[in-house]
Amino acid sequence: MKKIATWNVNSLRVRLPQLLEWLGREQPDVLALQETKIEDAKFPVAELTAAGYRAVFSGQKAYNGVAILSRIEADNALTDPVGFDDPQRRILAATVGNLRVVNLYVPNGGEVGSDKYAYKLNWLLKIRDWLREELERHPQLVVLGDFNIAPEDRDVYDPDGWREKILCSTPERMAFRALLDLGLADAIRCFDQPGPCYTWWDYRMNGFRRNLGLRIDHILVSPSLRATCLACWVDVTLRGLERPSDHAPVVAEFGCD
DNA sequence: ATGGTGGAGATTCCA
Repeated sequence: MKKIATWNVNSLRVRLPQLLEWLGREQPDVLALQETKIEDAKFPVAELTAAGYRAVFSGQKAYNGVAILSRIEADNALTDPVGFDDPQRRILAATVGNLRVVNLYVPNGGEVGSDKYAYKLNWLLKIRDWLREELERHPQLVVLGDFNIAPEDRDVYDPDGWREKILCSTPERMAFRALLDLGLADAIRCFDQPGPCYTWWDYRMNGFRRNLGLRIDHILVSPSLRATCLACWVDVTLRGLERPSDHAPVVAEFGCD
């Protein structure tokens, strides 16, 4: 049995106590983190080592930042695929055992039609081309993280209110679909779910209490990994704590090593 | 069109 998860922590420094508690409780084999907002020199290596986790990370001050935590040591870490000439720390790939892990913090995109929106769509186009190569190199591939895209209307609490808005616009959804078209499966949709599986709720307007959520964090799996996937779910427990991240973790379980 | 909240770090940007 193997457990793999993703969580946008929105500041690793602030969320470290919650993270350590969750690691002890859930004991994932691999956890991808986004929006760590911490420089590499300040990454809390000692605290995570004490909790039984190795880490590879690519961070910067104040914004962005990604990390992969794992029980066994990761290798072949990569942060800047060919064609990405970008100071924003949003990409981290690493090999954990027989598994290739690609952790993504997809740009938010600001508003539809803005410069940030164009950056997001161009970024997703380049990611697709790179993932096609990663998939050829690594049959056992998981691509997970904060995609900042709600793939379908059922992933949005108010689909008509969000129609063609950021996170939901047709070009963004097409870009997400293009990733699935590489042969990747949206793990949570491989299983029956009791509800809508939101992963993000705005801090404002009591969004979580009213369940005004969107499903924008995802775990995508290659065909051979899909064959061993047993379950996938959202863990909403952390979102209800004091001083929460605005995102909840997504977790997937796999049958064989 | 705006504001509502939160994090970081500097008196504002980003989500």
